[in-house]
Amino acid sequence: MPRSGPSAKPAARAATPAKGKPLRSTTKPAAAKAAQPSVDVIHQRVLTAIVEHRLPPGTKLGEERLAKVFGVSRTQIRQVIERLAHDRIVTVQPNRGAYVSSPSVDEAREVFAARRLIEPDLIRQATRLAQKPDIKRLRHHVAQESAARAGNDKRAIIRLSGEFHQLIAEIAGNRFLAKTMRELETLTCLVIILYDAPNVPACPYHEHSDLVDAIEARDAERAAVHMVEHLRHVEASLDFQRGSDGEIDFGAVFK
Amino acid sequence: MPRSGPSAKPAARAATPAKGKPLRSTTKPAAAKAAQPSVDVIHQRVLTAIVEHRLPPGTKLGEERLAKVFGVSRTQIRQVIERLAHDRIVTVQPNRGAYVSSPSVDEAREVFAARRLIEPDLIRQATRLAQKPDIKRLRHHVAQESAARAGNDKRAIIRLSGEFHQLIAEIAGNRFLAKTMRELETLTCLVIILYDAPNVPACPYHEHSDLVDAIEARDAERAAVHMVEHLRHVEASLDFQRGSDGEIDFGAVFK
DNA sequence: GCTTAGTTTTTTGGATACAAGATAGCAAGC
DNA sequence: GCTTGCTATCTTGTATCCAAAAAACTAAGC
Repeated sequence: MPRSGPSAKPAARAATPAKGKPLRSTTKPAAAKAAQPSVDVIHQRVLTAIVEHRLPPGTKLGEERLAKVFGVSRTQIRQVIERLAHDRIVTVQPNRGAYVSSPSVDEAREVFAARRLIEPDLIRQATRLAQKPDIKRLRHHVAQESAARAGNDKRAIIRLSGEFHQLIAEIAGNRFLAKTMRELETLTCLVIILYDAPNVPACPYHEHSDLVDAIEARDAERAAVHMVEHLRHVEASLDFQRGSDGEIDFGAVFK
Repeated sequence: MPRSGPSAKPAARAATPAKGKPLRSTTKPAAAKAAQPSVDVIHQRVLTAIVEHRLPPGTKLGEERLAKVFGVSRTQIRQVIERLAHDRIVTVQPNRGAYVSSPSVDEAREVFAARRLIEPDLIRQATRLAQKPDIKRLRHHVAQESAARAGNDKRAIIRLSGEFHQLIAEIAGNRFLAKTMRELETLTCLVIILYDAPNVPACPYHEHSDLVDAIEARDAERAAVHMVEHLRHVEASLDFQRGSDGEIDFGAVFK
């Protein structure tokens, strides 16, 4: 993002408020035309739906269909799909449409490799920079996670687990890496639904809580080590065996 | 920009030849309809133009204007701009248009911080995975850089310097990180033109050559250390003093 | 003479209409 | 009866059109 004098902020600001929860309009589909949600809002809502596994990998995202749901024209839907495709969250097949991506085993491993590389550094940085209010936010977030777990709200658990890592990325203060982490988080969610050995919670145990402890204790190294372990736990809980999950990859077969 | 198997390469390849100067169509506006370049091609060509500093930061990218130059309709140009904006290479001001981004000093530092984090790991990985033909490609690339330097072709020097780092990212074999590196490279080019203390070559000396030596010697640690040094050299050659470069940042002034 | 208000022009943002491609359904043949 | 080829329908991709916002210009006022 640019500086261009005072204009840099407005651009960033315009995007940020869009993250407001998409809950309301879901209740009243008839009131769809009421809001006229912006592209940012639609993007965020589709993203949340993917993260929460309401739109599992392979789901076709028909343009007309989405346009009707959100009460907008195809033009904006196409922008949303374009963005998602750019982040590899959606795969566009020319003239055939957009589908929620199904990352291959290789890609899944690459995603985790990238996270193992980036996140320890982020949490070190976050440990250095975290202010009181930041730690408060983290604690609050962990509490929300506990609540979701208590209520067995699987969707909330998954979403909050991801948001926790994004929170750390934000505290670390590197906007570029924070954006990268957002992408990685979403992809991780796709990987989890594809390869998760069932009954394994998304981010296991109270590891998040441990991470916050380390941050509060200003022990950057401990935080980093915990983070790596945490990521390994998550990856270890996956079952990469059932690679193509019933579907045969003809491309690989005849290569 | 999905994965869909081997299509990643073709996109990059198809784009590369397009780097031929945009001269023709300018000379013969009538011949504009000849090519009908795809969105990918246009995207790549604009990107190359930005990297080569033919479109410096702050340049307005008017839709109609670009559409005429490439002989296409605004629709496709808007897609291109949307992509560039997503990578922070271009900044769109609502209702005002798209401008080549001018990364702030903070953002510039963030970009380098991200590179220092990612690239040592990439080159370690590349050192492990590099095959004979890969090393050959690297050598060939370094030779091209030398040639460009000999011919004092500044634009080629800058572009090739960036491509060298992308080449390493590709050899390392992590598609996600390779994409991330592409973004970082382009942003680095913007940073360099904004803050470069004049007369400092883009990627200095024969450091690239040293990096290839380390890879060939299978000395991952040496390669990583060299890489960090290399990045520090580049960053050190910049002058972050002249922050807003004549333009006054009103936002900062009245904060 | 400089600032300010109003008007015109240009440019972006979004919807619609149209064309090309792909899928699905149907019929004919092996 | 299953496969294969053709036709109809639906979806995506692209261009054009219209509206709204910003910029530029002009004219009036202090």
